[in-house]
Amino acid sequence: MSGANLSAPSAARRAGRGRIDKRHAILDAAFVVFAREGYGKASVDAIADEAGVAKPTLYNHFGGKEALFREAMAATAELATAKSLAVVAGLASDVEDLSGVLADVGYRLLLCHTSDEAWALRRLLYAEISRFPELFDKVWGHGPNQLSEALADRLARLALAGRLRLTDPVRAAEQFVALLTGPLEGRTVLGTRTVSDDELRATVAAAVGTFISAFAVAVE
Amino acid sequence: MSGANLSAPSAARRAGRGRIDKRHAILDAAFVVFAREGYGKASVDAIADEAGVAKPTLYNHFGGKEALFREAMAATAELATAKSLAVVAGLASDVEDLSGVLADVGYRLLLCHTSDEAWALRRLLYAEISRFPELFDKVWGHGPNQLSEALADRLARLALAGRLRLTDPVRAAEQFVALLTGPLEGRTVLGTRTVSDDELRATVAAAVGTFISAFAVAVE
Amino acid sequence: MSGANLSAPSAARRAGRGRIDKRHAILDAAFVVFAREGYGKASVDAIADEAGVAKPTLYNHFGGKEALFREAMAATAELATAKSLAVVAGLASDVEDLSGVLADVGYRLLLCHTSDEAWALRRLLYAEISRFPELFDKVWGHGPNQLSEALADRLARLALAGRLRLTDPVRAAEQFVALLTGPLEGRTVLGTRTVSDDELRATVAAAVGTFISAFAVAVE
Amino acid sequence: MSGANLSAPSAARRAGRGRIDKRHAILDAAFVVFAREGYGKASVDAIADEAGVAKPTLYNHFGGKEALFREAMAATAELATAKSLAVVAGLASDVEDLSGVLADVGYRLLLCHTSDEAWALRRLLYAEISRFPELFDKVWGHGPNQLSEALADRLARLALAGRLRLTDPVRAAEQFVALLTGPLEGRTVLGTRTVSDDELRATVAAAVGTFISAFAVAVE
DNA sequence: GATGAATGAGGTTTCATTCAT
DNA sequence: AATGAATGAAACCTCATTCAT
Repeated sequence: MSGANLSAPSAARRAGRGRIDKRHAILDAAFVVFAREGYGKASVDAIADEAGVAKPTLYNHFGGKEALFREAMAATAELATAKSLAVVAGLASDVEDLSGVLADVGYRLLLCHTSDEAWALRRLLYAEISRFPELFDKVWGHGPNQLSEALADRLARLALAGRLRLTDPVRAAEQFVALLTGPLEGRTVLGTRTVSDDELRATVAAAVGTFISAFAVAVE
Repeated sequence: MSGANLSAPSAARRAGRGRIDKRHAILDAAFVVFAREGYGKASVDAIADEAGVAKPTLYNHFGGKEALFREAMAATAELATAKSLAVVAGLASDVEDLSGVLADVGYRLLLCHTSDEAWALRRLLYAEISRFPELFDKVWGHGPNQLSEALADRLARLALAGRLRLTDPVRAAEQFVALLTGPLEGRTVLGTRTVSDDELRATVAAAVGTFISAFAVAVE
Repeated sequence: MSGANLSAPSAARRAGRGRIDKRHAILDAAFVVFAREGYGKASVDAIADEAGVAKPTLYNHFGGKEALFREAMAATAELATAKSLAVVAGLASDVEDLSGVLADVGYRLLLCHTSDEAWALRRLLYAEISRFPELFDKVWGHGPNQLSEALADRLARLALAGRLRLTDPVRAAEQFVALLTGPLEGRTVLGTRTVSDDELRATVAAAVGTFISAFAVAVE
Repeated sequence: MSGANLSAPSAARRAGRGRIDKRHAILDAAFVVFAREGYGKASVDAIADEAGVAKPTLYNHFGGKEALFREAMAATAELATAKSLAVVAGLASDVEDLSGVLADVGYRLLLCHTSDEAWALRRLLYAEISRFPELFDKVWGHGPNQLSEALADRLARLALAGRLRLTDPVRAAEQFVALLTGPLEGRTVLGTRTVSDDELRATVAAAVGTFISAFAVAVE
């Protein structure tokens, strides 16, 4: 996706005459249209129009609708995953204000989680998981799963540092993410309504509060 | 759905010659096929075959594919919601073993959450939320939302009874559900793999453990 | 038709509970719908609705769509023909003001010719003449043809009375009708626009003028 | 149309592999099928078969059945109009034998009027005027109307030349056409029976006779 | 490499017609 | 005699895909 917005099809986003990024333009357009219409109802015509190329060009590059879907999903997932991992990478183990740092990380994770691309990705993955089972590994395995693992590492080091009391860091990481994201599914109407920044921060605060109450080692 | 399994289309499940339950048979078949194929790729032909009726019968009853989808989703959601609410209704406020009771409720909620119908419902809702925005209220609003409210009531009474320390019961209820269900999304591969009962119980234990640690009033 | 107007389907025109005129109600409704939609696009459902009866009733009475069309056309044609013939019957052979009398007859013939029913009848006949060739005899043979013959009789008597100079009365009758109706086809846009009474009278005057110039015996 | 006969569907008239005249082949086939079946009963399948192309090709070119009908009618009408106008264009104003010239023009106009295409055009126009009101201008406005105007011009010049006594040339032109065509509607059973050339010439003779009697300036 | 044009297969929907009541 | 419910057939239209340029 690389920042393509998911709104109405803008004829402006046409691929230039450059050759090498026609592929990129098609992938972008494909994700936009798939996100808007769903896999089944998205037409290759619409994707070619959105990309500003002819249909056979698209077939030359990707071979067919299914392969195009897979690649578009993978490309978008890669970007989304990278952003989330970058957030977790910033979580140090020698922090002073643990609560504040977790809130900061949580807030930035939620921003990733509630972006239009992230919602579109999850919706498409949910929708097509039975027709494209291998997408799970590409999209979720390298996404939320990897996020949990990375976060678990950080939590484990905080435990070693005596700041958290954990038996299962992966489980704790999953729970941290669940506390952040779970309450927002309903409140954002599965990503079709945007919530205020205040509500986002309140959700983060509540999640961090519960997590700290449950796992933090009391400081005297 | 009334217990229709979601596996391969069994020609055996044909509607009898009775008139009054043709409608029911069509709704059942529709949900089965929609769950298997998704809205876009599900064909009215396949639904009619699965239901054992002719296509025009289906159009006489529901008017079209969209209306049929809406009604099939609503009917299935109603059943799923009822089951979840029945579980929460069984959570008393004068319990002895709070932890054990929460674990019991949590386990039964997870059974609801991880049934084939529930996963199919959520997948279809995620997939088609932008084409059928009004489904959210029917499926989620009367489902998970109502569940949170009912659970919040019970938690509030436990707080009144001095067993929990809560400021926002709805938030706590959302978090309880999130702790239960969040970690299972990845582990069940969005409902396409079944997890062992042991893993289910371990997830419940971890969720209840965290919840109790965060919210329970210590007994001396 | 019996005076049923051809405008939008009025749910008000429902058949009473009387049994004998259900047949009549169906014929009326059928002509209204056929006139509005054409034979091919008219649906038996719409006819049954317009008539206020159930579809099988209609089949019991008429056997099918084709037979219903035939009977509805014949019934309407019979009425239309009767009106035209009544006009011609009033043309005496011992008239004083020949020009004025022909104008009067011509005007009343044009009123018949430009009624909604008459236009609808001709349009349907034109449209379906190849699928229902036998309709020609019922509708035209007993209509315009009979009219020409009747008119020819009257013209022949006027010739005998020394008022007209004719060699072929049928031909002259046909020409009289042609002079009246021909110029109106274009001006009424084949019956879809109503022309002013002034234009109607002007057309009659021109037709009669030409006819008199061509056929009248000069009086000294 | 260009002389396509309207008889049974001949599989022989297939479009070659050339690209540019597929459009033409489709228009031809469409008119043939519409003429045979009427708009409502004509199936796009049948048209595609008759044209020797696949259905989507037809949709690519014309967008749908309605547009195809409009274009097929317009194309055929254009040809028919051109032929009629060419006949009128040959009517000089300095003729010697006025009666003979009018008979010649009249005869050739009747040949145009009674061709299979012309009858089919009129039948379809009558049949579908309410569903396609804009066709009137394309088919009639540029056809018979234009013919009347052109003929009126010629008659006016004959009046100027002292050969005819006219007050309203357009009206006279309409009447000339009406005298020619009116009596033939019944005799050809709306174009479904062919009349002998003798009957045609007799009709012309009668029409010209009446017209001359009514409008010609007597030569001494 | 890119494309306009074409297509076989299949989509949703509607129709005229008939049961069983 | 009248009807609500059901249906086989066929309608219009769209899709993913492939040629020949």
